[in-house]
Amino acid sequence: MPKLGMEPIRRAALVKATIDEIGAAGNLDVTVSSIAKRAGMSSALAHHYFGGKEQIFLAAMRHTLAIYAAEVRLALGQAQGHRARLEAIVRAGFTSSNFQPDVIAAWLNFYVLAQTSEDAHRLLQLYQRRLHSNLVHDLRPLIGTGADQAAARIAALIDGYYLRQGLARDAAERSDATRQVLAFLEIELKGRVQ
Amino acid sequence: MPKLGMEPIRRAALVKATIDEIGAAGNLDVTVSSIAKRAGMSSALAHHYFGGKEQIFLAAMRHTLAIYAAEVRLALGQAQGHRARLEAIVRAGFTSSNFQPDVIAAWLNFYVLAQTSEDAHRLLQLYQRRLHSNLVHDLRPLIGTGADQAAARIAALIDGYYLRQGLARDAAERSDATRQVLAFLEIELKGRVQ
DNA sequence: TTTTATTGATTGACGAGTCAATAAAGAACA
DNA sequence: TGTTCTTTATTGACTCGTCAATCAATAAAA
Repeated sequence: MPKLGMEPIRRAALVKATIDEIGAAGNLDVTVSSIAKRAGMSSALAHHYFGGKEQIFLAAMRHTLAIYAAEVRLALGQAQGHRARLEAIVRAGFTSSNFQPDVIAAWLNFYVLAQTSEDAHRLLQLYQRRLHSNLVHDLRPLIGTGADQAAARIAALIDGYYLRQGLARDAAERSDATRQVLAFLEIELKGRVQ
Repeated sequence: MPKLGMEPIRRAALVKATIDEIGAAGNLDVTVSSIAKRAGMSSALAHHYFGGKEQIFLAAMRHTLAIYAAEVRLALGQAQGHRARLEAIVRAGFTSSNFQPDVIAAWLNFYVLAQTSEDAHRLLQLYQRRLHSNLVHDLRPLIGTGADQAAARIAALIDGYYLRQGLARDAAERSDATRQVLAFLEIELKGRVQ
């Protein structure tokens, strides 16, 4: 019973199923069939709408990135002042939604894919540039020269902590990433060399 | 012409070939056959010596980690004083040998594997703990309380920068990671909050 | 009747792991 | 010394399974 206008619905379902499937597997060794089954359709339909496996992956990655970007935007919208905005950026990166196993899996595999896929790399660069420019925007008024370098350090620290937290198993391994990055921000702001 | 005592030679060749193959592919989608061919033997022999694919991977990861550990040890051995030792640790993480594409590929895929493989996770923890304790050892005498936290930040920063540098394509994207991390170290040492 | 939705069946390829067979090196032994 | 046995090295061939992608066919809407 072909209802028209199914395409966006099917695509969304496939994207969702892809993220879930990658999360369950931990890697990109997931079949189009398993994704399609999880999304409640045949694999032929998945191919019909996306063309191939890699395109399905990329759509899933774009979706993950978009959610993160929206979270950052929201947090920034509610923050008052440079300092609060910086904190908002940091906090947005470490919300519990970002530590869902499937989101972590998406990011890690995203990094792997970025080595060889031009599209994935471009997407990653987009994320990195956005983060960097967000940080610089509110660091510059506070510390002027060196804001660029400080932003680079903070961005790398966010990524580094995310990686560690994401791969931590038990509570003992885990630390309060937000607090640590904020402490670092504190140091960058107050403990300027010079 | 079965010369005896081939096992260690074959194993080493397979480990080397595995790293090369993963480097060439960028991911773990490499076949035992391709690895064996690169190492100059049949796939059956690879199975004979390692049992299965995952064990070959783990051996390759262990090898990569061992090389890194040796580099750190060497650098530490030549450094005089706490400050110099800290710098040595940082520098060791960013030597050009660590930025060979195949080494980067090994690390990224290692992270992916650490999500699901108990062995890989254990190995990763080993690396993280060693780095942390190395840092604390020389931070404590310099800054006392808070050395633990500072070490955690520096370790995360190293990982974060490595990730960024490893995934950078052109020189424009790349920055001097060593200098940045050392600048941060400087801030941690001199710009103590309290 | 043209467009959109949908799938079962098929194709063509590849891959992990097994196994039986071959061969050489050393050990035991007569 | 020559003979037989055991261990180690090595591979071609094979099994069994999987999977991406295609296609022809069905069906409902416009």
